[in-house]
Amino acid sequence: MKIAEVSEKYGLSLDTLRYYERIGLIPTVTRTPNGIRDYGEMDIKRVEFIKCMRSAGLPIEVLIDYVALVEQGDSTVDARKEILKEQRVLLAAKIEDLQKTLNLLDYKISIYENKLPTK
Amino acid sequence: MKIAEVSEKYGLSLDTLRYYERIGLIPTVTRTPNGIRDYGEMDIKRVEFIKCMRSAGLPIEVLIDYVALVEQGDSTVDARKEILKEQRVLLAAKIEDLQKTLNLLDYKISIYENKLPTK
DNA sequence: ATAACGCCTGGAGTTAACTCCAAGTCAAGG
DNA sequence: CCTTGACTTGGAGTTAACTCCAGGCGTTAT
Repeated sequence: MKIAEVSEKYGLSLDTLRYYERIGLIPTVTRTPNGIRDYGEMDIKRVEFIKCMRSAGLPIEVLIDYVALVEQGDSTVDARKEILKEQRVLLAAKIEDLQKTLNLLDYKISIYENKLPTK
Repeated sequence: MKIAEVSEKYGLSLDTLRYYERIGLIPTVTRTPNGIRDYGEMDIKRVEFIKCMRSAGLPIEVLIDYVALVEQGDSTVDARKEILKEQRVLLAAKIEDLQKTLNLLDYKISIYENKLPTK
């Protein structure tokens, strides 16, 4: 799969995809004989995963570590699991926070709606 | 209330509080005769609101606009309500996204847990 | 065959949101 | 009286995560 298609498919710019590769987030992308990126199935999956995690606010740094562990093979399974678990906890907390903020927004909106004193 | 107490209470650094004031997020903070910040009740409420919204990822730019409208008085009630509603929609969508990501994390963790093939 | 297109590279620039710093004022303690 | 400590200011520096650019190459379209 060409970079333009990947870009299209996941809503990431060409620059972003190249940037991700540079910093080690997608280290396995191969090239055609004349040097053009050709994303394999695994690369695509990885991009999807990265996209998802990034949009949840997971830092790139963490993803780099994770990907590096994956590249190191099966001996790193435990370390990887730990990373994911840690991020799971953080994410769950974040969702709770956001939910509270959403409630606050709803409350404020309802006040405006009912034309009560603004404060 | 002194700036140090506000900082303590909301976990925002002194620099951040001063920065917020500079950019117009907390325009109403008064000073003691010798120039030291003295946060009033309204300022405190505003800091709390800002803190909450910021931790939900609401851009500072939006908050500046909102606060400016509040300062302009009752004629801006509708505009303010619109801002909040818009942000509410964005936030709800974000929560949904995060929830999906959380599910994906859980799925991945469960795979590691069951020692199924890594991939 | 020449122009346009899509891709490549390394490196510089941008943006949001802080965060730090130097230099200065003031009030209280030893 | 001198130091310590909390506060002030304007401005510069930092960080994460892109985003843009100039210069170049190889294939496709006219």
